[in-house]
Amino acid sequence: MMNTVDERKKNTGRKKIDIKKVEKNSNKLVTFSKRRQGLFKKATELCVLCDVNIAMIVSSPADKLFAFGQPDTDIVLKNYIHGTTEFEDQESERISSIYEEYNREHEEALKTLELEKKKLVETEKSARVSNRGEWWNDSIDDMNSEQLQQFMMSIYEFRKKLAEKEYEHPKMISM
Amino acid sequence: MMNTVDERKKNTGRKKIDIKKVEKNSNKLVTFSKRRQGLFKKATELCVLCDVNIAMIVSSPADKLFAFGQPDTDIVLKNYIHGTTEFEDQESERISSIYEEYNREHEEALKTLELEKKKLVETEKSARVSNRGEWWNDSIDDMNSEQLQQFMMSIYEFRKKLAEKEYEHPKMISM
DNA sequence: GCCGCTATATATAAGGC
DNA sequence: TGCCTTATATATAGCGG
Repeated sequence: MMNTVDERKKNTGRKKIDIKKVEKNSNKLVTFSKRRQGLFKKATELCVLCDVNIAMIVSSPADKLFAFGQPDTDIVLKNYIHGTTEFEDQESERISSIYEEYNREHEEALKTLELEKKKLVETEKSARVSNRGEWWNDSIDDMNSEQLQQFMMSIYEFRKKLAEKEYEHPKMISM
Repeated sequence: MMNTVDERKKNTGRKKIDIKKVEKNSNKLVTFSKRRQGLFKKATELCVLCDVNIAMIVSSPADKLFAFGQPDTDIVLKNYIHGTTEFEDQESERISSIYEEYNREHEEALKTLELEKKKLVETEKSARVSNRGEWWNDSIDDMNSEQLQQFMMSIYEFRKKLAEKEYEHPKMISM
């Protein structure tokens, strides 16, 4: 009997897998669930340990979206856009002026968008949860058009950085 | 002598740490570097294993931005915005119409932005690397205003989802 | 889908170059 | 930062509820 138990145990435990698409759908869902949790946990740890901000969007196998974020992301991005970071002050200033011009020209349309958001908020207010400053947990009406623009411009800005030779990127993609 | 070596070895190896802000700056930088790489690797593995898309922005202790993304993020988000996903067709349609209205009204200003991007590209062309479709690796001129809008609207959209009660969020933040 | 279990693969802290 | 090493903490595959 001890023998039977031991033999069963020998077949359990973590096994090595290749990093390639999991074909069996049920396994894929389980793996996704476990690893997404692990990824979010790692992100949280990095945020806490190093006092940094992270924003992340993950699409699921079922095309749902999962999101992760740490507080103050907006502020960091805003500072970045407005050139208060250490590098490329000239370029940042330029971006800043583009941003402001963009801001003027879009003001009216953004008001329309703002109105639409308010409408959505009205119909969703009852389903919301309270929050303490995590932007990913904010309700829609707390995200004004300025913030939207900041984020949009930050995407533009960080992609510009990526396009330069000093960018960091995941080399392990070929592993 | 063997003794000395053994004693030195006893003091090496991984040690348990609490998940709280690393105060010593030099350590923080090393930890950030290692863990950011680990996080990107995990993200890559999740993308490959489960055939999903991930977009991520990480601010560094020095306020630099690191980004990670998998191919097709734009497409997934676009599909999502245009209501081709399984849930909330009605709402997605509504978003879609907002998006299109927004698109019309902003067209001209976006052209200006596009021009500015082109200028930037001209000055940066020599510093770029080749790419094969990873949006985080694209050069600026490959990201047109439509894509910018898609991303911007996707931010809006996924935040709307997050504001609803069914959203998923990192519970481990309290760990 | 989540929880628990085990055995093992991986990530990584510390320290040095 | 990047790249070693070692020893150990953690993440997680496969299986059963």
